[in-house]
Amino acid sequence: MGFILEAAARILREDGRAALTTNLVAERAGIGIGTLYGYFPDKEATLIALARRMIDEDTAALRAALDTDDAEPLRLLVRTLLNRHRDDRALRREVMSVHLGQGLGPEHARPVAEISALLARRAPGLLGRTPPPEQMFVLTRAVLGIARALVEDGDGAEIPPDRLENEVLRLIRAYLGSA
Amino acid sequence: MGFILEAAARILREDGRAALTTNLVAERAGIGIGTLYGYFPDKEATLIALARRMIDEDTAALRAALDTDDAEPLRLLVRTLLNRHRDDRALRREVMSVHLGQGLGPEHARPVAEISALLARRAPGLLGRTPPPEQMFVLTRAVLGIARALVEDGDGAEIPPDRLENEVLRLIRAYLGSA
Amino acid sequence: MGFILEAAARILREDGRAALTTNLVAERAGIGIGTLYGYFPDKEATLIALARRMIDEDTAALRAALDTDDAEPLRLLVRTLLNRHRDDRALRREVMSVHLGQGLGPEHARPVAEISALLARRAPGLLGRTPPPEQMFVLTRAVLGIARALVEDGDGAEIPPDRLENEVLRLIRAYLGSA
Amino acid sequence: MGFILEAAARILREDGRAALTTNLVAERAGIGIGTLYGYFPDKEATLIALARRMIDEDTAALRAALDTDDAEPLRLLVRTLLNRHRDDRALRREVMSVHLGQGLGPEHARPVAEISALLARRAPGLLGRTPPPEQMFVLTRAVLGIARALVEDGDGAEIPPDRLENEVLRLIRAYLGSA
DNA sequence: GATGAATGAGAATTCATTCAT
DNA sequence: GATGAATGAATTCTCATTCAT
Repeated sequence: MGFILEAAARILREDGRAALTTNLVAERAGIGIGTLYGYFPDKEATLIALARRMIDEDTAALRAALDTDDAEPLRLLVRTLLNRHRDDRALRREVMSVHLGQGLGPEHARPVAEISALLARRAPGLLGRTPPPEQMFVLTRAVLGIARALVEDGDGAEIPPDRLENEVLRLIRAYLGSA
Repeated sequence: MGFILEAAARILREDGRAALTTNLVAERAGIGIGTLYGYFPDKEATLIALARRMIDEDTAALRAALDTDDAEPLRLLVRTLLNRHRDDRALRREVMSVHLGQGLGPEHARPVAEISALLARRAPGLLGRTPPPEQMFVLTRAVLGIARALVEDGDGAEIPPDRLENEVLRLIRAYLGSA
Repeated sequence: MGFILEAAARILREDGRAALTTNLVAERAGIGIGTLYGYFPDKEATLIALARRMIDEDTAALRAALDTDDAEPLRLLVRTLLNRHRDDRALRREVMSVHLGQGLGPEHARPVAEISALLARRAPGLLGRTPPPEQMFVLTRAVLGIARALVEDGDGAEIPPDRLENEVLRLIRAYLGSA
Repeated sequence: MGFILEAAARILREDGRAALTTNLVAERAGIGIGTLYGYFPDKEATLIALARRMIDEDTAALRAALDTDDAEPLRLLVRTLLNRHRDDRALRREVMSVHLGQGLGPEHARPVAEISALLARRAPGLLGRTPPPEQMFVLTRAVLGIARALVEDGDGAEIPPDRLENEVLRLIRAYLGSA
């Protein structure tokens, strides 16, 4: 199944959403169109699976960063998140668009929310106790908003990565320290 | 032309993206399909116009808020932004999806960025001098990220509006005060 | 009315049949589309008028050639016919196609048939008495077939004009002399 | 694929060009519209294929005539050509019109040119040596012009077939003998 | 399980024509 | 008489999906 999503991702990346037809996905995946339907019940399911895979990869990357024994785990998380949003932007944009259209937007915040919760539990000192839900919401969505802005090709691309990283960290820390 | 976008918006809102066909837009707008094509060269153009209109309305609403002589202009802006993202979510979601897919994402940050710049100039004390570009970027995208999360139907809906408003304000002030 | 046909001809010549819409004809003719319908009842009528105009011009050109006091009237006629089919080929091709499709093909032979008859009457010696109808038919259509081949972009373009002219004359004379 | 062209031909013949829609072709061919597009990339391609088929049939018929061991091969060729242009005139007219409009006119002369060349090689005595290119051009286009006139519904229909045949033969022989 | 030819509902778009101004 | 915005019937073509092999 992975190779099918790979094929879909490649099409999205290289040819854009309009080119993403089930027939082309099958062809690029090297299987028959009928076979594709053995893996996914319909086109939408394929798209959703693709989006979920990207989200899962985000989660895995963040978790891996968290598991690294870094002196500044929060910084590493932020760096990881920003970097992932700098890579493969065309694909991420399309996937986000599709996902949004499908009403699955909330899932997109999952990796960040999940990892934040994990971080809060694992290193309570870092975030200063476990912040209440509304603070977690504000924090995760704020950071995610910044990461997304990198995807959407805005002015963010001009800001040097480490500078942006520093600012994001400052944002997080200032907010947490302002209780 | 406005009535055409109105019709398109209504369809998006009530019937979803799949129902948005040029024929239905024309019908709901009370005009012939040929007439529709007299106003917009193709379907995509209609969608883009719709998205731009929403952005323009955001800008106008924020500007109006800014022009109100409020004791706490920043708070009013935040409230306005959050409220707009709580209203008409289905439509906003579709429009955002379309816009993203069309690669016009950056435009979405425009209202907030523009108004922030305006605010910085008009009430320098509020933001503490005019923050440098990367701080403006971080701030606007962070706030926008929070607002968008409300659209995407997340957990944010459960947070009482004024509570969220307070948190967002705290985020902004903490960040600006942490230089 | 002439300026309308002029506009239609220009479109056919420069942009091809697919571009020939009534709206474009009106625009290029510098009149409103409604006005166009004051001159011609429908598109077909415009096309037919255009074809007839070309045929009439052919007739006029041939008649003018016949009226010239040339030592070899037959040669002059042939030359005129061939030359006209070498000019403005794109337009002539489209007009012939349209005309054929409209079932008005026979009209195309009119100029040649008419002038041939005229020639037979005016200079009986040249054609050797007035040939019977079937010979007139064979002769006119044969010559017309050669002229048309020049329009259709065939190998005929490579044959030097005066050489072709000589051959056509030889064809006519040989046929007429072989009774 | 043949059955699709058959269907298209039938429509052209019976209902005229205006009725030739892709949907009707599919329906008359007894296949789905999608299937039609599996055979031909678009409508134009179908039309071109149809025209080519008619030309190929002409070629085959002429070749068959040439292969018959007739005492007068030239006469048989002429007769075959003329007869083919007397049959199925409505269809031939439409096909010629389409073909002309598509700029593929030259192909129409192919059967006659090809067979003439063959004849010249096979029976040199008949045409008196192989005539030079410009004579071949004149001869083939002249004969073709006469044949086409039969399609275009002219006065030619009134001439008794064998009489016309004789005249055409006389034209050919006179021309070839006049060197 | 894999295949891919066949399907056809449905979508976007065009353009000849009308008619109120 | 001129105009051109409005019309909508009609057409081409796409593509997700099926199912017989």
